[in-house]
Amino acid sequence: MLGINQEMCCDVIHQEAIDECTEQHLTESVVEGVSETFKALADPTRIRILHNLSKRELCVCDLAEVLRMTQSAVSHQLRYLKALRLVKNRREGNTIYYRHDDAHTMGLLQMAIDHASHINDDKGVIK
Amino acid sequence: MLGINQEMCCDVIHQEAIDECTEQHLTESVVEGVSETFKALADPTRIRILHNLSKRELCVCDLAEVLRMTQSAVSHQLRYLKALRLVKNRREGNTIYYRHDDAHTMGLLQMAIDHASHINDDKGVIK
DNA sequence: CCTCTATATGAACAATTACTCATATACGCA
DNA sequence: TGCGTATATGAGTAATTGTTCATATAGAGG
Repeated sequence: MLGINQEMCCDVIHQEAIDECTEQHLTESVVEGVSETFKALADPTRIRILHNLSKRELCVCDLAEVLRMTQSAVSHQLRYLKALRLVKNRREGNTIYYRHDDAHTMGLLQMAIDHASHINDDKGVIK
Repeated sequence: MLGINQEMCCDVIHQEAIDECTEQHLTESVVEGVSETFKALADPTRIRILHNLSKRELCVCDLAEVLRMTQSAVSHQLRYLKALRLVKNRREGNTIYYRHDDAHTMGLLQMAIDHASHINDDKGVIK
């Protein structure tokens, strides 16, 4: 990501601005954390999974039916979301129910949905 | 993304939940819009570019220096961000200054940064 | 024990992506 | 006009990713 011995692309014109930026540099761990969160929310399938889990818990089969996707594809994405602790699950016999598990991330998602729905001048819901 | 003739992966157990989900289905355009926004915020380089543009405008050269990346890499990402209208620019002679251009998206980014900084128990700033 | 069902998972593949390198563009100035 | 500098861009490439397909796991119930 970062070049070690990067030379300047041109004369640096605004040393003051650069110094100010350097003071406010984000740590690598913060940038990585933010990136990880947004990456999770960047995929249409995961957006729809999380949106459907925002109100109620659902089993894998329900999700596959609602999303009209294969059980395998849904299961892979649920594993991804679970590894990030964005969802959790519980077992009841053979059935495994998933629910959301990160209020902050769900808040980010809802804000983006509300905004995009407003832009599209509807409520983001098929009527 | 969606299979056309998807068959059920198993017996659907919770028809009521599925019906409720179907009512609240997000439109394709909303899901795509949300995905596009989060995709823009999912990359470490773009996160750092937008964060640096959150307080002040910077020219391409300044950004390359602050990020310690090549001018070309920065320019490519700026083009990406500009296409999404997340940044805009102005020319002053040979120098081109970029600034942010989407308050809503910057708000999402700042929330995620604040959250990640809190988790890391610092202020997200190298001290 | 065996079978059925719901879910998980590994491998493979196609699509996307972030960068590098080389080069083009566009403006300022002589 | 011609050169120098800041930025943009096209092609190529390595890495990542979302899905499919085949198969494994694990609990329920005989």
